[in-house]
Amino acid sequence: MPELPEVETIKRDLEQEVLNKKIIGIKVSLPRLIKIPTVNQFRKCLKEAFIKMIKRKGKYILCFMNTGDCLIFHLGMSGSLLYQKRNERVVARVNNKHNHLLFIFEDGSKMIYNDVRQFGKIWLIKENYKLREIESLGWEPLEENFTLQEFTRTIQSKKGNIKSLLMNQKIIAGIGNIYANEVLFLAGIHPMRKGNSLNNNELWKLYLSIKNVLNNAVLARGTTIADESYRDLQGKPGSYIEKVLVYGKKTGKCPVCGNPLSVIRIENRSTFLCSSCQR
DNA sequence: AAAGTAACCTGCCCGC
DNA sequence: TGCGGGCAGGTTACTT
Repeated sequence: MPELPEVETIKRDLEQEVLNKKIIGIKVSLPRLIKIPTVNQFRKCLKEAFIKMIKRKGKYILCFMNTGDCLIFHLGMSGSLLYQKRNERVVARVNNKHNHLLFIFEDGSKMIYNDVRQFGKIWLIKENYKLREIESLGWEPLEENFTLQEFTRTIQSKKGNIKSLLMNQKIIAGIGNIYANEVLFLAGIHPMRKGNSLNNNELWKLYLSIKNVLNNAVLARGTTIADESYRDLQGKPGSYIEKVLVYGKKTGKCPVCGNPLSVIRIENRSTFLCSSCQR
């Protein structure tokens, strides 16, 4: 799915387009996506409301409404939020058949939730309600309170393999399969290393790699790995794919030493690495 | 208690 | 050309 950089890009774009626009119409065509409350309640509570502030937590987008409610999106594996002005069509290769939720604003513009695989989730809760999925999230890797000291302490106390730890949203929020692969390659660390086996120097390299990869991916507006994958709010692809060093390169060569890359499976996810550079 | 597996979905790609 | 298997950015629930 959209990992942290993709979700952050969508969040920033939304802030430019939908803040303070009154919702005058709501169409729900896949009720199953809405986890809380019922579809009828959802529509009733959002009608005539507007978004006054947007935040991102991990891979979640939180829209704080003027009504005191909070509208939350998780884009799952293939979800997109798309925006179109009145009489404007979403360009891009996005199949309308997977449009599941539509908001129409007062000025005639629209926000569409599109999701091929339907793994996304949407909630509408009171803004002070503690949603378990949000409450259990770990460190925000781009925030200042995520320090090398905290990172070191957290990882050195864990026995699991480092790739699973990086992807565990309860430990660090926002890293998925693409960026976990990239971060570990950049840090020169083998994905199967145990958390508690990493020394201070390795954790320092890993910490810098997390910040580096995520910040650069945000600057590139995310990673689009195929025509039908991630799109921003305007339906455009992200360009970090040009910077990707190992993810998806089944037959590729290591950009550092030139040896063939390996693919292994960790927690049933493809894991790309250079077995001579990553130890 | 940690680690593996199935489940939720649709679509693409590859081999036969 | 068609069919089956495997795989895809994620997360949770249920097994071992």
